[in-house]
Amino acid sequence: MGDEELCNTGLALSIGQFVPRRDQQKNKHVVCLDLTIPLHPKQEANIDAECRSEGSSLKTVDEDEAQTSKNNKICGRKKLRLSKEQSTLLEDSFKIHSTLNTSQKQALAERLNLRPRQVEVWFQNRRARTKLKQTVVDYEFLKNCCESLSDENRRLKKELDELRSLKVEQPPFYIQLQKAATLTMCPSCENVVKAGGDGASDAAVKNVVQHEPKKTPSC
DNA sequence: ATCGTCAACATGCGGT
DNA sequence: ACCGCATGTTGACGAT
Repeated sequence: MGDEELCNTGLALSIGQFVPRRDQQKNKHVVCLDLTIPLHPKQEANIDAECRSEGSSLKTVDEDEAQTSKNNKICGRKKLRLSKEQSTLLEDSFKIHSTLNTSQKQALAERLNLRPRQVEVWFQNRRARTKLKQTVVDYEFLKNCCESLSDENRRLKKELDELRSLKVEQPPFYIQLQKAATLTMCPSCENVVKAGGDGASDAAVKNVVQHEPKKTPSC
């Protein structure tokens, strides 16, 4: 049984103390008990090592913090604040590698006087914080993109409406040319007559003299 | 009293 | 089966 498991059982505990564990089903803390359980020598060795490393991790904090942490340990949940030196070293390591392999984790834990599990947890939480910050940054970026695209969309719609209103007032020049090409001159009356075309063309040439077909050969 | 931060933990998932 | 990681939650703690 590793010290991780020892921690997670809620019974392994420091000698003579009970570390409350969250109730597996209900996410509640079980009652704080003061038990003294005879432990296997190996377990005691593990716990001794753990207590030593935790005790030494408090060396750089002030007396109040040390006392508080001690009280927490006795009462149950161990809540330690990392010292400034520990945080700095962890941050520096994180800048180099955002993840650690087992040996790196072990080495860093030894340098920091922390348990490898604590280093592992710190890196997991640090990655989560990094991702959260990045998500916020991404969100702001995408929001700005969305806003500028909406502005552009509004501008283009407005421009399109303006162009449509202009088209109604006066057809484009190329369309007028196209209509002109469909007109011919009647040789008999010398009026411009329509030589064919579609309905749209009819509307376009309505200002042109409508030629009543006469019974002349040319028309 | 309330809120934000963060260490510690639980859980689920994918890779091996 | 085991491990590492992502993600969500809890609870201690400090700041206001």
